Amino acid sequence: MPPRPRLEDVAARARVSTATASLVLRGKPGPGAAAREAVLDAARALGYRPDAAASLLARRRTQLLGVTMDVSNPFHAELLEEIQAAADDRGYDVVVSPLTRTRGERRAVESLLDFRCEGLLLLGPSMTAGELAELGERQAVVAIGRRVTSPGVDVVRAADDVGVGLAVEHLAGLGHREIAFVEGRPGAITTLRRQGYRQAMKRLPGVAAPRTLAGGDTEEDGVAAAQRLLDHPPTAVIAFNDRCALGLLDRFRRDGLDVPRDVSVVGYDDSPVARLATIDLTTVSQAPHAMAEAAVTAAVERLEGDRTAPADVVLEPHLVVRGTTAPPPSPA
Amino acid sequence: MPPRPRLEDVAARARVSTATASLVLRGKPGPGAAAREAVLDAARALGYRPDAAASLLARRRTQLLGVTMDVSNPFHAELLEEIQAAADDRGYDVVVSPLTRTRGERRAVESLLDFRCEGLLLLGPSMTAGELAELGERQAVVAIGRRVTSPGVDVVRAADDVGVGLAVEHLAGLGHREIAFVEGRPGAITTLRRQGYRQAMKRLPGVAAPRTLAGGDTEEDGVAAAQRLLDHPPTAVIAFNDRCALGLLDRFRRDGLDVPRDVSVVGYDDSPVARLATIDLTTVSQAPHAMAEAAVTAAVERLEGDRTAPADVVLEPHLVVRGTTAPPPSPA
DNA sequence: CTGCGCTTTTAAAGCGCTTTAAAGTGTGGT
DNA sequence: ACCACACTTTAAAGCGCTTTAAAAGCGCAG
Repeated sequence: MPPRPRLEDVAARARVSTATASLVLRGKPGPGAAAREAVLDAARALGYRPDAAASLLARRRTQLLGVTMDVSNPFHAELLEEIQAAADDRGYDVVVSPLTRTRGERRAVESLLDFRCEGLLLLGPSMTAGELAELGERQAVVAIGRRVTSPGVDVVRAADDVGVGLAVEHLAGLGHREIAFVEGRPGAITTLRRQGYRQAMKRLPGVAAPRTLAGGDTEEDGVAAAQRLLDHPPTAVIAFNDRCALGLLDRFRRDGLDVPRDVSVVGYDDSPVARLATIDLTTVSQAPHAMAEAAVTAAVERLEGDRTAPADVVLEPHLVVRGTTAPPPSPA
Repeated sequence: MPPRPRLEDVAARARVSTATASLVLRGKPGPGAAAREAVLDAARALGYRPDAAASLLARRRTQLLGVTMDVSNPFHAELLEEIQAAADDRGYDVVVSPLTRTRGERRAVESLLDFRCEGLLLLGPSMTAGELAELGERQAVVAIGRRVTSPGVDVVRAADDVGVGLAVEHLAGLGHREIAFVEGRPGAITTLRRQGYRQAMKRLPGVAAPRTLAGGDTEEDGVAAAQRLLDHPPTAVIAFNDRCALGLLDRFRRDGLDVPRDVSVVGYDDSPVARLATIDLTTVSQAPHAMAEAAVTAAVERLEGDRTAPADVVLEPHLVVRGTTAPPPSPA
């Protein structure tokens, strides 16, 4: 097969220098209309595609944003999609580095750095605050969904306490008094959500005392929590996340309880599964679009020198009311 | 911040040439023990990491495999993980290019080519056979999970007909006579699985006539199919995939049917969700590990010139028996 | 015409690494 | 002491692109 055409070939065919060709192909000002057309024609005729490695090497700025993500996490997938679009709008390219069992965050980040990514967007990073801070000293780093205080690290997160508060209010508004909360695995996020729950329960008149249960972030955890709730079920339960909520739903229904007639369930994340007609789960949306937008903006601001102080963007979640919540059963 | 160290800096510190340093760092034979140690020390001291773009550019072979995948597909996530590992073993690097709503297969492939990927592994490619063939003429291309006949394209797929056959045999072995099959969306895969179903039903003595229903690959499709089955339910149903099976399960249970006591359900894919204790779905595994292994092998063989004829690797799926299948209810 | 300030074009110097061919180093045989 | 030979090391030429500084072209006032 013929070797792939190089910029030089395009330039030769268009009878201009490679400098001109380069400028034209990247839409930079300079070359006149005649040259532009000639280069574009030549490139098309040859089926020219610039070599990314070479252009990366030559360019001072790479305009590359690296994203680490857990490929098996649907919320991450959603964020990635939005990030791609947001980066595109700002003229940046995205390279993704998946985390797997055999490929930790450390390694994923390294391979991003090897590609000269200027900014790193870490989706739900699990590295220590110290490691993050260290990274932040040399790169523009944005931690998404995780609170970190470090001068070099920007943070984009949702106001989880507010989110849970919305869920409580919604349920209280429907007339529920006994509203339980199933926690996630211990950590910053769980703490924040629990706070939101407690405060809302305290703030609202007429609701019973808070009731929190250990839970987790998988369906199994939800099932386990439901089990413990069964002998004295509340009229409504808020789960740490959608997966956990699914476990609750499943266990309750197997026990003959009707959701939402006997008990209401609220999830968290508005993951795609919650939207399925089958599930139709009332849940709290973290606004992935806004998150991605804010994260990309933060990275770009840093890189373009518009800001050196760390950003801490807190997004307001909103409640998505679907079919798993309803007024409580009429008082027995 | 200090600029990142270059190979030259490492070489200078170790008092050797960049050539030697390069050889040492890539573990190539040549440099003696003394030089090796000096270079390694220097690299460590400086925290040196090679620049991927530069090395890609200089190298003749890039040893890069590009993967296109749908990030929101859990089976793809699983394959990716295995592919990474397999490529690693063979000294290849993997770059992934996610497909999103706004970023079609065409574009994803282009960005892989821009990075000089030598081989492309396409997970469930949706492009036309013609486009695939064209790609295959210039690159090593492996289509995974899709049957294509083109001299330049290798194929790795599972024997789906056999897989469905296994499911039928399992159910028949348990004593089921009325075994329905819910299809996926029209396409090569659906056709193959349907064939497997029909043939197995014909082959096995004592089972009733085949009964196929239109379905799809989402939970909703499963729900819809279940609905249609309800007025005259078979004792067992095989679903096109796990998601569809989930829909079936959900709908059956809401109708008061007990799975597996009243009706058995089998899925396809052995996706992570099927393994959850809550779901515990009997399903057919496509052996992602073997698939990834075969795909990487195919690409590498092509690239290293060991083979020029197209490969068509067909993997035998196997049945994973879990909790959604049991003997049929005793005859009324 | 000449010269001046423009805009357009280009030659050439890298970007940081790999690789090849040639130079250097030491060993042992004679 | 000399040479052939094997093993190490290195200088230098790229890889394909971007970018800078300087050259070339051009219109127009003087």
